[in-house]
Amino acid sequence: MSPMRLSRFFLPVLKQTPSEAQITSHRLMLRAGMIRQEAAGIYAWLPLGHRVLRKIEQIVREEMDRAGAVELLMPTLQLADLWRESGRYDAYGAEMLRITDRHEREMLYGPTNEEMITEIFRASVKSYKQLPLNLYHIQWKFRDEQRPRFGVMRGREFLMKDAYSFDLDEAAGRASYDRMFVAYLRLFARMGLKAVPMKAETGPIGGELSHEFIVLAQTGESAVFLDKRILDLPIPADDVDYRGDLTPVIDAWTHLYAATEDVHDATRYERDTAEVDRMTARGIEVGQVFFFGDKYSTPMKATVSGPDGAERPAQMGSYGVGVSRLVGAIIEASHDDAGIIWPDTVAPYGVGIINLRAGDATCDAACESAYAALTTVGKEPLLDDTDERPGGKFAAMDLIGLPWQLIIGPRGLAEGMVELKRRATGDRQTLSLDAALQVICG
RNA sequence: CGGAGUGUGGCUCAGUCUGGUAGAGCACCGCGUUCGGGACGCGGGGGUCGCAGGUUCGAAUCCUGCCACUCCGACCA
Repeated sequence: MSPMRLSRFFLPVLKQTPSEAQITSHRLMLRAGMIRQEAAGIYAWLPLGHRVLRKIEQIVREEMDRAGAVELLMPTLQLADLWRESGRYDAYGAEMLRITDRHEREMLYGPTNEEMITEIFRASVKSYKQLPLNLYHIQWKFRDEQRPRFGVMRGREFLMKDAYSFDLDEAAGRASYDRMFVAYLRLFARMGLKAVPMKAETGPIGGELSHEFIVLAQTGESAVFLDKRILDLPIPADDVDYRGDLTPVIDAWTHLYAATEDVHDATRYERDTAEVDRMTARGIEVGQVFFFGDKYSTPMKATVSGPDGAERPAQMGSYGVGVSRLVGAIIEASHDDAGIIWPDTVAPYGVGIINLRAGDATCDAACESAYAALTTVGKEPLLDDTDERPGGKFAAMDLIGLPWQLIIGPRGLAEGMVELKRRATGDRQTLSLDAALQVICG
């Protein structure tokens, strides 16, 4: 993505916290000019927030592709008749936003896409030779929550990555589930999060096998109980063999106790987990994986021929990641009193260059030189070239949380020096511009 | 869906009880002094007080209805 000069950007930061914001991430997203609420649970993503959303989306995309999933894009609006095939049109209830078009056709704004992907699958896939198949998209969803809250963490409109796997039999379906499980471990870790898979109830999606991926944070919606050794397990490397047997990885991550309060079994917990390893915390759900077999393929007649020529319903799973919720979850997990602290991988810009005296020829020249150099190496600098006062620039830069701050002013330049600050630690060093660029580039 | 609140300029809020020319701080515009962690002075612009109806000589303020948003709880891939 491109670099930016703040004088040309749109970054409406707020000094005061809007009164509707209760939790940290919501407050910081509003103050940092990332979002603006347009209705209850519905937000406009302003440029800074939009960039973070795109960064997260890209990490999700890369890990899904690596795990063998194939991207497509389904519409937000769906026909009611499709949902009548699975029986969920009546079952889903008031959370579904129902719409009637000018021809009086009943439609809905999709809360999820099992029906539609099953329809797409059955139209084209007839043979086991085309399996396994995993199709995913990253698309806006709408669920008419009774009580939206916590900003983008529980909005009504939200961006979700949803993947759907199709296999010939249950064993192959479990292998598809395992691939997504491993992909999820990797993608959350790449965003700087410790996401713990926990055994979960399946809810309206159905099926009997499901895990939620939970980020530990004080403001989490649900209480969780876990064996804290799970937090130290190694994340599968980027050369993980998705065509091989992943069950050892899954076993390592699922044999230690971890459960949300809804499914918590105190007896088992106390039996299986030594007292020193027990940990109670709160968590934010950022993803969930399901294997539900033929729950949709049978009623919707999505069948494939096996090697024996007999038709059988596809074995399916679905896999969701709350992309927009992750923006809030990452902030909940990474901030301080001054503002957001973005992990490098999802930061909207890599380096904030602060020109302490915009208009001063020497400062301007040094900043432009740094801006050009950082742009060339792909560090995506944001140059504060406005004529605000230094204090305001420092505060705003801390608030928006870019990983590095390159501070360039007349006092330092007189000695041939600039200041480099690491946002996460607050560490500062005074050094030459060239040396600073070296440090930033690692 | 039960309960409790709040709607006054972009933001935070006062004014409503007790009706009488719509306010403050921040932000914004101009000028000047400033300038390394949210400066100061002077001047200026911006609000059908959520909407509709009613009472009244007169309504941000009283009455009725509606709408929106927030919080607590229940619910929640």
